[in-house]
Amino acid sequence: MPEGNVIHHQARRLGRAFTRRAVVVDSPQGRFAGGAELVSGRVVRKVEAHGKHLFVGFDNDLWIHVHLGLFGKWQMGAGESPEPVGLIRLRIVSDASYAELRGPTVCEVLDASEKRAAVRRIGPDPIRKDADPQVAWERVHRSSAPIAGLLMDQRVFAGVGNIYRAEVLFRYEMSPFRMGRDVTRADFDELWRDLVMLMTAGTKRGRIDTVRDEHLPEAMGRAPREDRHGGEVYVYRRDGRPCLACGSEVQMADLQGRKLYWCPACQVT
DNA sequence: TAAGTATGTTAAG
DNA sequence: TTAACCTACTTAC
Repeated sequence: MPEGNVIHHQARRLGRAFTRRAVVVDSPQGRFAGGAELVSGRVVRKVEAHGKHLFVGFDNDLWIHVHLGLFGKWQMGAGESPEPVGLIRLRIVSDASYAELRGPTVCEVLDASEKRAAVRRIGPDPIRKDADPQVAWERVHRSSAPIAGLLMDQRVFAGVGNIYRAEVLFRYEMSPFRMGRDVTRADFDELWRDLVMLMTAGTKRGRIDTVRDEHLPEAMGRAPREDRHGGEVYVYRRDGRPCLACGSEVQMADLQGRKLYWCPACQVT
């Protein structure tokens, strides 16, 4: 259930484990589209993350493309690969370590041009140094959709998910319902800059923390928030509880099938 | 034990 | 707008 920061974090771990090593690739579950035998025995050249998509490149110019979706998970370890337990879609094994993939939405083999096409479909990713925020700005600027919806659109802000969209809007005190075309260039630049900062930090830590020092549990004498996503946040899944900045009740609503969280007092316009 | 929930995306209606 | 995908965990009974 990861956002882009987790995918980048995993790409770095997979890269460290497998780059320049020959690996055995198989699919104990047998549902690996294209077939593990196309890349098994090959040397891993590089591992890349683009938004929430992960690509493993091999020395025969083929790529494994993985999207975890809502349920997917990587499990990695050092040493011998254990006997497969449960449904493993994809397994990558070197002489030093192993990685197991369960429950992804996408797991397929692509050739070089298919991989390029897949990357082109993904919008600018605030975590990537080569991202072009101008592309995101033009899409936001022309849109009558609410900014909360645009932040979840992977062709606009790749890698942003439900936590980052709620948190960045809170941090910039922007209403989630403001239309894209009503977002000024200065607003947009501020949002983008904050996403770069938050998501880069989230990549290093492998978790999402968005709360400023003055609102941290230690500073406010409150209990640390132990939620499954692991980090300290302002509004995500805090509906019905007091806003950490103003004390108003955090609200929750359904927007395009996903839950949206915001403070009605801090995020007025 | 069953039902509900989740950091997501796509396709059908 | 809804269902489907598919896994693991939490909550309700």
